[in-house]
Amino acid sequence: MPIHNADIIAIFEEIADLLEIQGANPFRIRAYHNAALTFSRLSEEASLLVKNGVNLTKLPGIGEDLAGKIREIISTGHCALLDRLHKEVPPAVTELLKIPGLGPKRVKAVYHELDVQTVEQLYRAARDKRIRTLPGFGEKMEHNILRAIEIHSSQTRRYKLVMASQYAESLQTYLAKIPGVAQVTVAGSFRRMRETVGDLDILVSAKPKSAVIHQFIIYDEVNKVLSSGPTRASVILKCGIQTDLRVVAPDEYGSALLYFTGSKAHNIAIRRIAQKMGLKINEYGIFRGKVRIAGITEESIYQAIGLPYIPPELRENHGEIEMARAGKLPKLVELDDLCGDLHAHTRATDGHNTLREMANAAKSCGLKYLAITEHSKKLAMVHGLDPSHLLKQCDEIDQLNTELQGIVLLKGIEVDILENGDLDLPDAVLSQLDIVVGAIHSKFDLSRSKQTSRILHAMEHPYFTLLAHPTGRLIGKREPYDVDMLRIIHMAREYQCFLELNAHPDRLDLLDTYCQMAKDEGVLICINSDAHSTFDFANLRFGVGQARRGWLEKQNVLNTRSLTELRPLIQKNQ
DNA sequence: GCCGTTTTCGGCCCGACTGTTTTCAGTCG
Repeated sequence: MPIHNADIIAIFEEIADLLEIQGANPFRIRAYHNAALTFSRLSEEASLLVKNGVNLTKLPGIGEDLAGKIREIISTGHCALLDRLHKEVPPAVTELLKIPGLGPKRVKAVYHELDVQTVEQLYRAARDKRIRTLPGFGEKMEHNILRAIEIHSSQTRRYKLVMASQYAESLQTYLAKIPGVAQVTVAGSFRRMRETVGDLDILVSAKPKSAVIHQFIIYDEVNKVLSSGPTRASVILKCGIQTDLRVVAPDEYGSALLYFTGSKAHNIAIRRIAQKMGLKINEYGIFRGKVRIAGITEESIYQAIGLPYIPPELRENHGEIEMARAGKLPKLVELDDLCGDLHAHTRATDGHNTLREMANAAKSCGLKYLAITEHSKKLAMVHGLDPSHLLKQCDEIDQLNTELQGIVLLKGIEVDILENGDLDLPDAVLSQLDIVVGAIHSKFDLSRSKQTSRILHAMEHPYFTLLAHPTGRLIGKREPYDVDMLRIIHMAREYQCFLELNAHPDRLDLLDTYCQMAKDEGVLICINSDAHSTFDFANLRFGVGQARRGWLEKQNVLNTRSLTELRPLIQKNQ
């Protein structure tokens, strides 16, 4: 069986969990987590690297020992260390680590003293008042464990960015109105524009002794207060999302914002740099001995360790620090850079608005052009257009363009890519359009090789311009289909076509890592709304966030071009 | 288990909150 990077990641994560329960050296545990992280970001398959004789110790966080284990896993499918750990600790016990409040020490205690191996057994032990008998545990903790299990089993989900933003922004407005509050920022993975967020991290600067913590825990949307101290509080909102608030003095805001934005890996990396310079970074500032040398702004902290400001979307310790040091940070694309949108629907298929309404909505978002790209006939469920209906819409667009001012509609189609890779409309029709967007809407479960060939065959088509939602994933609902995205990116360059970054909050497809690969290959990405109503253009900001996480600059994004610059790029074989 | 402009050994980010115990360990972010 071929070993994929995901298999190696799973083995290393499990080893880390099991070692943690055994009370192993925390730095040894971190080494396994770091190695897993390295592989989660690696564009090449480790098995291929080994086959090609690449020295794995060149990878970050991989030394002689782990390189050996990787070779062992690739050649045998097993890791002797993990097999041994399984004999010592039942694998199911690692599940207990996912209960908030239970770390390795307490898991070890309930496992050894009470023979608790599963969440169900833990729940029973707590309910039967056996947990409180353990040394270091008490009645309160037993109660907290019961509550944590109930919350854990009812909601372990992550929230899509668009949902989180609705709760975050109204809470932000509420906090900003509290007397004494100077600044409020929603930090954490929300500020880094992760596609989903697990909780909300909110930072406030306020005068000493302001009532902000009290006002926070009595906020109307709060369901339960988890903890509350003078500078920090945690609550669960009624919608289920955990929200943490941290209050700092105004002159500590920058250092606190840096700390609270993360990622954890980025924070550790910059703190290590500071440490090597004889400095110390914490959420209150950057210090030489006891002397505070900066901290009012994030910029001042970066500057103190010799780095330029690093935008939150890049803070994943994914090479941004090295690039910052070399003065090679990208100037990330911004929402205002977008000149148009090349993927939208109207009432003619499954959209909600007319051509004119969509054009005006796009214009009011500052766009100069909008491609109307209805579904094609194969998608009968949404009344996909056949040639005659499509050509009729083209006439309507031509007519409307003579009336519209400040925006131009482009004639397009979101043509279905059939199972064999053919397009769902004849060339004679496609040739009359400004842009042909292709997409997969069926047969998601083809094998990797068939799915890849299907897409490549479509892209090879002379009129094909843009591959929409390239992996087909729906966040939290549908896994991406199995394709060789590296090959697709490579061939996109060959066939001179483009890949979409679909800004719909359910999709955000391409993934950030693929954006980076496309950028490296010189393939332009198009950030599209896939709007089905006039409201959907607002989603472009999430697409831009994802693009920024993928290190994209203005020049890497197709629809930052003016219409004059765009036309020759999207018109094929004419 | 990794790593090196102080290093091949001895470090490895740092602080808040809780619950338990009574000065601190465990957990979390």
